[in-house]
Amino acid sequence: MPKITIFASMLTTFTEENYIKAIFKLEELNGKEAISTNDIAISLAMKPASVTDMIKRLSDKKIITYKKYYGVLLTKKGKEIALDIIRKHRLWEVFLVKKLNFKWDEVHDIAEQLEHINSKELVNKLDDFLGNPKFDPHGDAIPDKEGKMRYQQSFPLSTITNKQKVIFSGVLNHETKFLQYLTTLELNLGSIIEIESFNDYDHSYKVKINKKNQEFISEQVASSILVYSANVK
Amino acid sequence: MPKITIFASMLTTFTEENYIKAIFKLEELNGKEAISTNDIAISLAMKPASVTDMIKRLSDKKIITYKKYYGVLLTKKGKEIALDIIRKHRLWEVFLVKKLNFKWDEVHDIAEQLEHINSKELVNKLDDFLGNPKFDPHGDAIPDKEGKMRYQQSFPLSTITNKQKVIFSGVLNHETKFLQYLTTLELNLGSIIEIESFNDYDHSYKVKINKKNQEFISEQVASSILVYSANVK
DNA sequence: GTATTTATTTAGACTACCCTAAAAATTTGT
DNA sequence: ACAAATTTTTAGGGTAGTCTAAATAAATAC
Repeated sequence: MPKITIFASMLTTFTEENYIKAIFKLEELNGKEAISTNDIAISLAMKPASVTDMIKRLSDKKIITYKKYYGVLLTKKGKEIALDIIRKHRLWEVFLVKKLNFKWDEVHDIAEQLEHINSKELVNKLDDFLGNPKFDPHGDAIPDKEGKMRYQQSFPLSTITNKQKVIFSGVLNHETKFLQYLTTLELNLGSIIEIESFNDYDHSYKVKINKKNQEFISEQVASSILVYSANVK
Repeated sequence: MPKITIFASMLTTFTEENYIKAIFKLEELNGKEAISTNDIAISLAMKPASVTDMIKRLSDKKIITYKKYYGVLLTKKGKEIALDIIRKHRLWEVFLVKKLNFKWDEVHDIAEQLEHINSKELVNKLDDFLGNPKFDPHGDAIPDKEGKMRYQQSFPLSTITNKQKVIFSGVLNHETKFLQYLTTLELNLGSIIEIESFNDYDHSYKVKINKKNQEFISEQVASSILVYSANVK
């Protein structure tokens, strides 16, 4: 009797989902170009040979398009899966911070597990329970049921060099250490950053945060902080 | 360079946890006797040969004691793991029903996934968030951090044959169909069941539920309904 | 108490996922 | 444009977890 593999082939495993997410994030960074085997290997801390293996499986499942020695891109189906995982990840982060009182630097690893829980109703009910939030605790947009995200016209603080007032709206680095450092600066999503001076030599900033404390921000930190102009809204 | 396997051997995989849970539940039913390979195979819908395989791994990890051609029993460590999984399962069920408005017959499969999420912090914060509940939506006791459960002196409705007032406190059958049937009877945890008459021929009951609706309960159903006396408290 | 039936284990094989080493293709340097 | 360096793929192998078929142990029947 032949085994039925139709259903199994439609589901994505834990591991496959991690690949899909990694490819999605690399596509977001790289613009439109195909993603290389090596980049995927680096971002998942895996060997290129293993990546080639998985790439073939994902390609068979029509989740990515794959051209040998060139690279991969997510198909429509692949992007849908990626956005669904990201939606779950970010909703769970909101839950952990808003309802369970986790700090914003503690939630990533737990959300990494929760994002693989499979239940459409669960996600949608969680979304409603949280009041359909549009951004997660790190300022990243949360895709809705249809995978649509509200993009903020944010940019790294490091792209500004003139005196102005901006709002802190997200981070480009999710490492615990970095997030904890921001916490010591009393920098929270929505915090006001007033640029008082820009140092042309080392590209550092002197700023006032929340109209209270004066702080020093290095170029390294400024490049991982997303802001939008306080005037445009 | 030799691989370090100490850490890996201490963690339990998703699959191992399902075996541990199955063995725990069989031990609860069977009293003190060892659990047979076949019973495990049946309860997990797996082949006995596969069970033997896994049994050896769990035995190597000191999670169970295993005697060939005899059977297995959980060690202290194994029981701790089992109670931790059950704690997580039942807490998540409370969350799904109380916070996300799932019905009590919809939560089992989702909790089956959530129970494998690994984070002591998460479970304990969830426990606090829910107000440290002692029973899940099906009336099953929730183990605390130390694995202690508050056992109710409940018994199946089918063990009573005389007129008396009892409180509905749990079920022995978790099938969706069965739970939905109870819902149509307006039977919820804590509901009052007044036994008005017992039919000696087919062992069925005529009862009044919540002082309102008169219903008929078959022996089959009565044997899966747990109650305790309304007088003792 | 031996024969038959049933339960359990062993043996061998398959898939998913990972690895290393070597081969092949592509890109880079001059 | 061609040699060198880099990237990618292929080949072959390992572990976890599953299976079927055959062998062995235990339980049951008579």
